[in-house]
Amino acid sequence: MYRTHTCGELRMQHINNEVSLAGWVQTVRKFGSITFIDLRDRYGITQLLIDEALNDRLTEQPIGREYVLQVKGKVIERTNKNAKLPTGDIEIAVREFTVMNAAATPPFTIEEETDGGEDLRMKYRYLDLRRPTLRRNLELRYKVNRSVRNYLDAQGFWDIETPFLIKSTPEGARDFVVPSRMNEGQFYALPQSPQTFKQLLMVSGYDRYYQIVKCFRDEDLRADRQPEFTQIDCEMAFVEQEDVLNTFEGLFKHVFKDVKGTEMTEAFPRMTWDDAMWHYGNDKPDLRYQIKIQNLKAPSRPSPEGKEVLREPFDKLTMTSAENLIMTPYGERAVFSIPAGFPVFDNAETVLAICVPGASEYTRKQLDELTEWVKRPQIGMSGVVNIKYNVDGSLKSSVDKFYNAKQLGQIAAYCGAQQGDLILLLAGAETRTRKAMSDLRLELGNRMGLRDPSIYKPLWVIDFPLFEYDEESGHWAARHHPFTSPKPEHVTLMDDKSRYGEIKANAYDIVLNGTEIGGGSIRIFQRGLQEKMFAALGLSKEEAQEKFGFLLGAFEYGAPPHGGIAFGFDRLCALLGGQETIRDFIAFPKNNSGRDVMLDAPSAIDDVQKKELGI
RNA sequence: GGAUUGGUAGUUCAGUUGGUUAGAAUGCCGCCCUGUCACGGCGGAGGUCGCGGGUUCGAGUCCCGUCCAGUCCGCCA
Repeated sequence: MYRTHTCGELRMQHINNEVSLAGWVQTVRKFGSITFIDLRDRYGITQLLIDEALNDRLTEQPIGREYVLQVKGKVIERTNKNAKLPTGDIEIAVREFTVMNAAATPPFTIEEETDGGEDLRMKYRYLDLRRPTLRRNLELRYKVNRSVRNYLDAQGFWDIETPFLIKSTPEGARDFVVPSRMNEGQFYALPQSPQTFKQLLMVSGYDRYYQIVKCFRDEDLRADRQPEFTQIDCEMAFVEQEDVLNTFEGLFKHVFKDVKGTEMTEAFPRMTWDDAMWHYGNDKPDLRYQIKIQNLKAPSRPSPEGKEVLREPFDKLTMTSAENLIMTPYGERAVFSIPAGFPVFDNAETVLAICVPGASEYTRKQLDELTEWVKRPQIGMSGVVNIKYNVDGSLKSSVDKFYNAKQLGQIAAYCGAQQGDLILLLAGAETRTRKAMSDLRLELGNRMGLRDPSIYKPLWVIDFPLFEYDEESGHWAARHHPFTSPKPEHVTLMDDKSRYGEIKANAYDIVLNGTEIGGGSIRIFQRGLQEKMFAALGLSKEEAQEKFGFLLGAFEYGAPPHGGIAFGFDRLCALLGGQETIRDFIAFPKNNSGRDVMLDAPSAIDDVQKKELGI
């Protein structure tokens, strides 16, 4: 037996016990005739005391960092205790030790905050994983996994595996492909998600399915995106949207309680996609802070019902009745008409503002920094207008030349500004300006320290558009995926291509702190509607049959109404761990270029292999 | 595909306007030390300044190209 206890286990109650421990040497501290060694394993650190009697043996058998050591000895009370260690009250008076394996000097320190850079830590991932930070992350991941399974099992879900070697389809992300040796010139694809399989399982009557499963997408990476990642994939039959939302809100609360120990008693807020875009400029609002986008000007457009509402001229508007109804791309909204006079705003399609509490003290330098920030190519605005609503009640803006005090006051009042606030305005084309304002809102949140990782604000975003127009190809694409059902009242709009943009879907996302961590929909389950959907996406009848014939066929044999959701497991773990990068929650991740630098993969294959595969 | 930051000792970094032999901390090696836990003290070794080219009397420093890494945009149904 190598060990009787782990290195995190021994306490005062074990005093005088004869024990064996095994682990890795964290540090060696020599003091002439006595030596202290910190022995580490997954569970903790225990101090070993090598006294005079044994100390000479260290000369013939040196011990260095990361040596694997087994010791036998007695647990004794320390004369100098260490309150920082859970085992700090005791130490082991070593009677004999065995070096089970020597170790080369590690290229970086195995400590909480290592000195190793990203690249180096990836290359020596097995050493990086010894660090307490990563150990805690993987423990968290395991606990989330277990908690999810416990909840879903209790709810009657079955874990059913689906294949990894499947058929490539052009929809969505690029596929990873695998050449088939036995079918020369043909390729499998790795699944981007088990979507069609879980729907087929519903047809088969397995009305509650889940899987914590690897998915593969051959797209560029980010801090929160890996080419192979893990989803919690779920599907239910005989359900409406409400059933799905309730079931998985329950899952969320269960996991939070298990993992974070916090009880989430309140129902998660729900926000339509229209409202999210209108007030936050994106479909995953971070609700940890209250700043909302103010729409001072936005394009008008007919509503799905076809009614057009006109904008009132600014002159008719009073501050108490800033209720000026127009139709926007996001639906019917009250909109302020910004006063005329500043050409940039007059000529802009959209003018948006955010009101930053307590930021009127921003210096010229800080404002210049913000201007530089929005001018970066990633944001692409030509500048940002500011209005300071000073603590003394005065107003000072970068557009004083164009607006009088009354007009500035009206803008400030519309934005709900308080004394001491800073109002930031962006103007330009609708889509770009809204995205830029969304980014600016997040940037300000970061700068003002409003995005506290210890606070969790979940949100359902519902009523997504069914389609999305792709400027590049000139085609309408499925916003979620081609199996998502339109709202029943919008089905008739599918006959008129000019109305595609107005169709809303039974689709929903769950958002946590500004990160999308899951999304799903109620699916189409009738062949006719599914064919219509494929046609809308530009697939001919033949193409639809060739690519998705199996699903269309299945819908003819009694497909029940069904829907589901999938969560990004890695992202969920990162968020619960208070981090933004998922890499540290995956044991063996890829780097930014999709490489495994430890394995040095991908790599070339030899000619024999290529010949066999017919490539 | 694009933007941007970085690449100097094993590691993390500094290196001024282009100017003598490229520094610090930490790690490593040796010696000393009986209560450390970021141990301490003394000494030592350790560098193709990512790579290639150019400008210059002279390049870690300036210019061009290239590779690698990080972050972001595009992309990610």
